[in-house]
Amino acid sequence: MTRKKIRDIRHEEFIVAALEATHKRGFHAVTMSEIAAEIGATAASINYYFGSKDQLMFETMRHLLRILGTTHKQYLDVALDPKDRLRAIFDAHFDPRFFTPQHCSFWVQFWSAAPYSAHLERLHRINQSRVKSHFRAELAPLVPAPFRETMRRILQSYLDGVWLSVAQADRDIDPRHARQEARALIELVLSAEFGGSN
Amino acid sequence: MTRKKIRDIRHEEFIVAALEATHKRGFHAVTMSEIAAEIGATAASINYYFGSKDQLMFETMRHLLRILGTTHKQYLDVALDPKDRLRAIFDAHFDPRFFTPQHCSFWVQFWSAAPYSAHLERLHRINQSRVKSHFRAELAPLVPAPFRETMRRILQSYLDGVWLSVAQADRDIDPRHARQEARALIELVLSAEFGGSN
DNA sequence: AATCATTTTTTAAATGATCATTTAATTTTT
DNA sequence: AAAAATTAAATGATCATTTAAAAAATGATT
Repeated sequence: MTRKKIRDIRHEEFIVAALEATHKRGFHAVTMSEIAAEIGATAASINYYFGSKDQLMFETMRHLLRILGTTHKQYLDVALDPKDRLRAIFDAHFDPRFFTPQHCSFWVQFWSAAPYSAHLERLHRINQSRVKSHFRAELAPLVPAPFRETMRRILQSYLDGVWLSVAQADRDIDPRHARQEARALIELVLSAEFGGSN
Repeated sequence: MTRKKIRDIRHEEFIVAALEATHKRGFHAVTMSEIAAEIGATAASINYYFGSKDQLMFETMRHLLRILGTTHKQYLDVALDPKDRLRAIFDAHFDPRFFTPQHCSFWVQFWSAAPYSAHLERLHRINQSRVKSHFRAELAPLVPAPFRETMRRILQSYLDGVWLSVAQADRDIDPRHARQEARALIELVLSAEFGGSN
């Protein structure tokens, strides 16, 4: 009985189109017509559904954040201990459904444009603090307070850096490998001499 | 006897102007007029000296890379052992002369635009492989071969990630702190259980 | 020092291209 | 027939770049 409304169908189609076209042509260079052409539509219809180009880009990022959020939740649900939950953050970011060239391109370009738009910046701030507090929560039982923030920033910067490098190199992406390396880093961080019981 | 030619003076002035204006307005949003206005000049003169906006941006990035290169060399010259030389890479990137909000903004936005321009991409490739081979060389005596590439990628992604996060947060930059954290990460990487003599 | 021709630097205005967005009409769906 | 979806064409704004002219610097010659 999921009789989808045209409106919802188009919404999704245009968001996928925006991701694809942005990946091909770049966040600022891409035109409404190019995006619309991805699905054989016309620029005007984007405005009919989204109101403006900016709004479409905004919704597209929200779409990515939604995917990330639900994926993260899935991994959290099966995590058994704090270390597992720490891994879950990386596993979500590097999930094959999420960690694609299109998404990485969009992600990096969107965030690098964020400081110049109040709307985008707000979205960024919200996401950053969400991720930040997750990291803090998972690190709390694993790393003594004096080191915790440093370890968090190392992990979080690393995470951002991986996206950046993937967005650049157009080599194929290997989510499994990305996870492996993330795990290696987690081990390093947790094996530091302040060492807990892990 | 450094009687500078007008041409060289303007070249430098416009590059500084480009950094400043880009930081304020964003890589793509910034206009020739805005850049020129930074030094009380006019858009047409940018073309007189640089030929085009793209060329100015290109030269600006080359300028940054030159600074980075010479700074790195300075640190290398006083480094005593491999670990010191590894630190030198981070010290150069986080040198107060280099690690500024303006530079970080430009750096991140420029690289995120690179995949969409043959010229920029070439510059990016050259820089990436330069940094990559430095990391490899310094890690060689410190980390056994099977782990080396993973450790390098961790360090390099971290480095990129720091830039990205600085470009976003408009909080003040603290080069000293950035170095400290980089050192913490280096210690972690080198203290892994495959452990050398450090 | 002064003049004037030459070259270099700078600019204001014109050009032309590109787009997002709007509008008004058409097609499709209900 | 009414509403929703789509489009082609018009609009209007923004810019990079070009052009042609003006202004400043240079320098050779008195």
